[in-house]
Amino acid sequence: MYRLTWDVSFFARGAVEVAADLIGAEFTVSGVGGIIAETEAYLPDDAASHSFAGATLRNRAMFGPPAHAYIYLSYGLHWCLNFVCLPGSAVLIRAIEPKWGIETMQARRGVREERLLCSGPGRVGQALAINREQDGLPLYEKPFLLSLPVKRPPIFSGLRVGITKAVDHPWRFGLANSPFVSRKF
DNA sequence: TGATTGATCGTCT
DNA sequence: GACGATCAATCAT
Repeated sequence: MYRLTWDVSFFARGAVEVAADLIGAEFTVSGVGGIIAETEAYLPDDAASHSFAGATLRNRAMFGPPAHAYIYLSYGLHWCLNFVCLPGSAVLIRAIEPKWGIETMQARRGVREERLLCSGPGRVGQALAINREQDGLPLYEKPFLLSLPVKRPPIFSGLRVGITKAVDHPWRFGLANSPFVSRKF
């Protein structure tokens, strides 16, 4: 059902397509993780994207090679994980269905309920111990492990969450009827 | 069930 | 000096 080996060309595409194709993929950091249940796409000419105003020290990974991580600190306290696609575009990982290392995630999060472990970008960062040390690292090497689904699962799409600009694009994607998404579609 | 607010700090103006 | 691609607690309805 999953293919462990994939090509960098998977990410060398528009972030909207990649975001949709990542739903249902298996993703772990040092063996801790699960099934990607929710994503959002951010593009170069997208006012809501960190890349919109051009490359800076913080967002430089977004302009680097595809299939690498772009990680930033949100609101001074939440680490958020993106997968870089074409230059200036990336996919934000918003929710994961916990599957491996659940006890580790429970300890890191200080929460037992599985539905609350990875349902939201800040929660994903905390559960998977994401921080700036992984910023710019390739997704095809340790500590990351990504396996793509052979067949695309049923997907919902909707408007992106938590932004104030370019709010009208339906570039949020989620596993249909999954209880692990950050909010309903 | 929904709205509001405090926490917290790196980044860019 | 202002502002977030957020979360959790609290208060209101």
